[in-house]
Order: sequence, then C-alpha cells, then structure tokens
Amino acid sequence: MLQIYNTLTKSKQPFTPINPGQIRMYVCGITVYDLCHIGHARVMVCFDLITRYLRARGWGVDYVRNITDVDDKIIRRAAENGESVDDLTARMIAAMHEDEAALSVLRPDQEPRATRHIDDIIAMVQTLIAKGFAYAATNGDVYYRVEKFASYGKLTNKVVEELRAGARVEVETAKESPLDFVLWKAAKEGELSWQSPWGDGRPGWHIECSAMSKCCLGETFDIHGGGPDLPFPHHENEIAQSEAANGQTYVNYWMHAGPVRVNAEKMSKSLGNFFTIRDVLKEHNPEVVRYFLASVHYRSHIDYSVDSLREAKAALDRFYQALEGAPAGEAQLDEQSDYSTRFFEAMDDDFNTPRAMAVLFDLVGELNRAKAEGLETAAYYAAQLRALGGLIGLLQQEPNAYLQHAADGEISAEAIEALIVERKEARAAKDFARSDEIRDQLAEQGVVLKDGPEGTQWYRDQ
RNA sequence: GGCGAGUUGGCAGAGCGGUGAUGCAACAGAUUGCAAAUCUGUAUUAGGCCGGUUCGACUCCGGUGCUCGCCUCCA
Repeated sequence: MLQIYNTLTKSKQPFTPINPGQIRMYVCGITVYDLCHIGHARVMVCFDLITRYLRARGWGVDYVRNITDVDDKIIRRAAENGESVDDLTARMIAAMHEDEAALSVLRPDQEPRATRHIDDIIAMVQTLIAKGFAYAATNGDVYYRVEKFASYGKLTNKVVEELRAGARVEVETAKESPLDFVLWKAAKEGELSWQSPWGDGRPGWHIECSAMSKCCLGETFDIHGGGPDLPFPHHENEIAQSEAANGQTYVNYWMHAGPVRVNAEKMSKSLGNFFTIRDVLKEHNPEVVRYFLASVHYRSHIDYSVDSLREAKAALDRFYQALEGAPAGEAQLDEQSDYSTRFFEAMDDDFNTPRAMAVLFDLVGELNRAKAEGLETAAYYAAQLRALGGLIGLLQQEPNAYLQHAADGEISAEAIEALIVERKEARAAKDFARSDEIRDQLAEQGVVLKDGPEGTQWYRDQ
C-alpha cells in the first residue's frame, strides 16, 4: 500500500487516486529567465523518481509540469540582455531540457506554458470576479480578495488576522487589503502584454498554475508537487483561486521537496549561493548527481558540497564495480524476490529512496560474492540490481562507460590505453619499476588500474 | 513573533519499544609482483539535554537547547 506524506494534513496517508489506476500529477516548474541550479535539479529528479516508480508499479501517470515564461524577472532579464522575451525563454527552455536529459529526467507528459494559456487564465479571472473573489482595481490590476476565501491558509496553517498584522507596508494602494495578490497585472509602457477585459496586461504568477492545471488535468486532481519555497504563498494562493473558481477540492495530495543547502543555508537565487546544473556536470558524472539527490529522502534537506558529491561517487562506483564484469543477462525484474519486496516496501513508504538504496547495496554484496565464487547466480543478482535501479532511473549505463567517464580536461582514454600497453610490456619483462611508474603516473591523473586474469581494467577515481 | 521540519556512530543516512540498516572512512585478515577491486572480520564508534511512561526507549509522552525552512521574488 503506497503511503504519501501530504503537506496539507502533515501526515502520511494511504494513496488512492481519484480514477483507479490513473494518477494525475501537476508539479510547479521553472521560471525560465536563467539556467537551472541544483535546487531545481532536486525537484526535477524527485518527481521523476516518483513518476518512474509509480509507472513501474502499474499506475498510469499523467505528469504535468508548467513553464513560467512571462513574469517580472523574465522581462527585466530580457531587457538587460537586449533580447526579446521569446528569445530568452526559448534559450532557457532548451537549456533546461538539456540539463534534464543529462540527469536522466524523463520529460513530463505535458509542459504547458503560461503564454500559451492566456485565454484560460483570463477566463478563470473572470469567473473569480463574477463570484466576488476578485476585483479590478483602478490601476488596471486585478486582485484576489483573500479575506473572502474562508479557508485561506489551510495548507500552511496561516491565520488571516496574523498575516494582516505582519503584512509589510504596501506601496501599492490599489488593493483593498494588503493580503490581496495580483491575478492580472496591467502592462507598463512597452512591456509584453495581452489584451484583456481589464486592459493590456499579463497574468500574475499564481493564476497560471490554477488555470493550466485545470486545463491539463481537470478541476480536481491527485498530486500537486513543487519545491520547498512554494507552499506559501504560491500553493496557498492556488488553492484559493481554484477552489473559489471551481467550487470543489483542488488537490488531494500536496508534496514538497526539501531544500538543497550549501554551508547550512538554502541554495537560492537571492542568496547567490547556487551552482548551475551544467557547471556541476562539467566536473561530475550526471548519474553521480542523480544518485546524490536520491540518496537522501526527498523531504529532507540535502547538503551540497564537494565532499557529499565525492561520497555519492564512491557509492555509485561500488554499484558499477560490482556490475562490471558480471555476466550479462536479461535485466528482467523478479518481482517475487526478497529484494523486490523490500525495495517496494521502502518506496511505498513515501518514496523512501535511502532505504531502497540499502536494498540495492545488499544486492551488491550478493553479486560480489557470487562473482568471486564464479556462481551462476551472479547473472541473476546483476539483473536484479540493474532492474531495481532502473525503476528509479539509476544503473542503466554500461559499467565501463560510467567508470571511465571523463570530466573536462582529463586524460583521454586513448592515452590511458597506450600507457597500459606499455606497462603490459614492462610487466612481461619483469620491469616492475617502470610498471609502477606508469601506475603512479596514471594515479596522479585520477586513473586507477586493475590487473586481473583478463588483463588490465581501468577507471577514473576523482 | 507566527507556522513547519530536523537533532542518530568519524561523516552521510534509514528503520525500529527488546535481535544495534546501508554507504563512505578507519582497523585487522584473505587476495595481489606492487596495487585496485572484492571478500571476511573489528569496534569498549550512536541516538542534543532534563524528566516521565515501561520489565525494557534511539524509538512513546512532557519540557528544554540548538539547527534549518516558510512568513518578500526564489525549486
């Protein structure tokens, strides 16, 4: 029985989709004004793992993740760059897709873009106005009337009175209440805008998700996910918009990934302590990064550092060292095995990947023992390891492709092979001094040699 | 200040009211020309602190310290 931790109820709950066997999931995606960083990668990988696992267990998943392709930051950045909003967002979307692909993140089934759903957005704002939950202000903006929505704050335990007391002094006086948030934003001169009943403008941030999720998945759906900074105000506001407009429950299960930290602080744009995915991938195998993100439960914070990535690499090396040289077989999953059972139990418990990983390591031990003793079961264990890893998008590379993966500026495979040939000749001549010299020389460049009965294997270890 | 999460062995990180995951590191042995990988074993290596419940608590309850997140654009 799958259990999911629901931010709304702050507890794990048995998961039951609205339509048996078919799950509808919406995840808040990226505002495409800059390159994605490791925090973004975490959300991508988290919901990719979840989607893959759910599908592997026989559920259908309709996975929607939006792209915010118009907002203040985008407009400002485009102006700074002297390029159009379209050019900027097209570049950033392409970059995001490259980053995702590198991390083995499968594309969502639908990636709706705000600018392609302006009509849906306007329609929802009109509904909210008609129902009294929104009003057009004198400045051309349209605002949501927060205090009209009785259960405002239910996701994050906010109390409207306290929010009002703590509200910052507003420069904007067109609002009835400082808590009100913008649904439709009047365009300034020369800004990208669309026509609307309230004049030229563009959507506010929160409304796009309400409108697009409704368009793609319907008025009520199963899972809504996002990053750690989204519950308030974004998701709170989405609930207010959608439930007021549609008159029914918006989402059954809310899921939020934990933050990526750097030196005990959240990695974020505003702190400037972020590492872009592509910068990290220059120095690390993408699967190491994926493994790193999966090695901690998705709701916990995870610390990004050189050391933690090194440790992730050491762990993943162990998997591929075990797989390397193992008899190749069909990676057909034995769903009845103890390993599968334990793996499923772990994943069914709110997607507990660290626990699932422990099962994979147990399999590594069995595989290594079987290999050492030349047992036929080695092929079976290797297949189970690959198959279970595959359920969460890991361990699908050829072992040597992984083990010999070169980071930028590292010695080439050809150069290594040449030195290995030279060393082989030296060893044949019992010139161990030269042999060790070559070993040391390669070691300095992060290349480790393994002499075995089949000859010399090598891998990179940095 | 309000709301929420966390606090486990050298580090990372799970589960569990009683049999001390898993990975990295360390140590010992096997193996190796030397290594690496691997295997076997080791630990007097844990459970912020103070109380309580219990035959027994890391695991439950109360208090308290500390850390972190959200409360403003941010995944």
